[in-house]
Order: sequence, then structure tokens, then C-alpha cells
Amino acid sequence: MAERASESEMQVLSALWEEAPQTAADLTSRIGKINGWTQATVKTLLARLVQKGAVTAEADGRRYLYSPAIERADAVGEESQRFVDRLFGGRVSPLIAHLADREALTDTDIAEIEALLKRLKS
Amino acid sequence: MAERASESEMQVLSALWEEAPQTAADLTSRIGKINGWTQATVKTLLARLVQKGAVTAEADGRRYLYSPAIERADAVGEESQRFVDRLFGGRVSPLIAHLADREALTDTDIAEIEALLKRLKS
DNA sequence: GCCCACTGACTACATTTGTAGTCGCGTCTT
DNA sequence: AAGACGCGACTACAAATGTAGTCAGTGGGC
Repeated sequence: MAERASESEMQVLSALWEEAPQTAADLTSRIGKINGWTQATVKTLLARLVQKGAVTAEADGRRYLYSPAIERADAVGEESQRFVDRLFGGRVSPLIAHLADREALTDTDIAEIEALLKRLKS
Repeated sequence: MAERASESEMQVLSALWEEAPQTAADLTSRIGKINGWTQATVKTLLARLVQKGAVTAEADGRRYLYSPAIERADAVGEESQRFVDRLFGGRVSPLIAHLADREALTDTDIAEIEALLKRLKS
């Protein structure tokens, strides 16, 4: 199970994590516009997600209500791991260093990360 | 330019960031084995990278010496940005929180990150 | 009761990606 | 000199991905 969702599929999945269940029409109006996708495209993505077992479709009259079948934390965690492995040899600190260099870290981020670390150490 | 390198291409690029220039044969023995790629595959990836402008090929007799044409920091930074945007809405701390929850952070990582943050705050 | 709009199923198709084979040519070795 | 081998150029091709169209059925409004 849990075949990797492609980037586009991920966006659909994200929308479902934000709110579920949703119909294809819901999702189209929610994310179709921003991505420039037609309803047909959204439906294809949904079909693929269902086939991959990442989304469930529950019949509701003549349409379906779609819900995520995998946990956001799991999917995102897996992606993160892959990402860190791929670009930073699995080490997290180079990633942080990188984001820091690119000034992609706000003061808030820094504060939050520090708080996190404090919690971790205890 | 700077068309996105695919995941496999990224690995070739990474090997070149570690050491450059290298010949196709060098690269094959360096990364071919670990990835289970034949020399042909590595050459294809190199060709695509050259075509994308991410790698330069300098003739050296009858073979080429390949070198990265883009900065590691740029490529990695861009990828990171995309990644963080895509999965965490551009916020970095949720990513860290995530990695922390998954216990993907070693003690060393934590120490390093703390040091980094200290440096940043000054 | 009837028609229409909306829905899912199925189909389509170009591009990118992963993975590799073939071929011709030049070079090094003996 | 001749043949073996190494190298790049070109070709191949299936799977995944992005993007969308068509079609047939059905439920809801009138």
C-alpha cells in the first residue's frame, strides 16, 4: 500500500486533509482554480489516489465522498525522510543550515525550533 | 534555464558536487554500483543534465570531463524551498517538528541545530 | 413522468523519467 | 599493423505523470 503520491496528487490529498469528506466538485472549486485544473483533471487525480489506496471513496447517492485513507503525518513524514536523505544524506542539520543561509527562517521559526529542541532534550 | 533535475539526475549531480571534474566512468563506479545503474544509464543521465544546462562537459581527448554548472547551494536551496512550501505551507518549524516526532533527529543533530540557532541569533 | 445537468467510468495522449542497448569510431596494446 | 576495448551519439521503450475529453446513466426539478 501507500504507493507514493505524485506532486499533483499530493495537492489533492492535502485538500482532503484540510477537510473531509469532499466531493469531486468541492475539490475542483477548492484547488482546481489555483492550479488551473479542470474538473476532469481533478477526477483523474482522485481516481489515481483511490487506486493507490491513499484516498477512500464512499458512495453517496450518485456521487462519491472522498476522504484521505492515509494519515497526513505518515505521508508527510515519509516524504520528509526521503527528502532529507536525498538532498542532505539523511542529516537534518545541513538542511537547517541551508534554510538559515537562505534566510528562509523567520524569527518565529527560530523560536519555535528552539522550543521544540528544548522539549526534545527533556 | 535550470530546468529541474529529476531525482536520479540529482544523484549524479551530487556526485559531481562532491568531486569534479569526473568522467562518465568515474561516475559510474562511484554511484552506479550503489544505485544499480549500468554505465549506459549514467551516461543517459549525464546527457540529460548537460542538455538541461546543469552540467558542463569539457572535451578531454576522446572523452568528456563533467563538472556541475550550477551551484549546489542554489539547486538544493530551490528544492528545499519547493519542498517546504509544498508540504508545510512554507513554514519550517512544522518540518522540524515532524522530523522530531519521527525520531529522525539524532542527538548530534539536535546539538548541531542548537549551535546553528545560537549563531543565527547573534 | 420527463428531461437535463451533473457524475463517475473509461479513454487519450504528450512529456518526463528510469533504465538500458547498439553502433561506429578512435586509441592503446602488443 | 591489427584487433580489442573504451567512449560518446543515438535510439528504445515501458511506466509514471500531467492534463483533459467523451459517454452513458441517473436523480432531482418541474
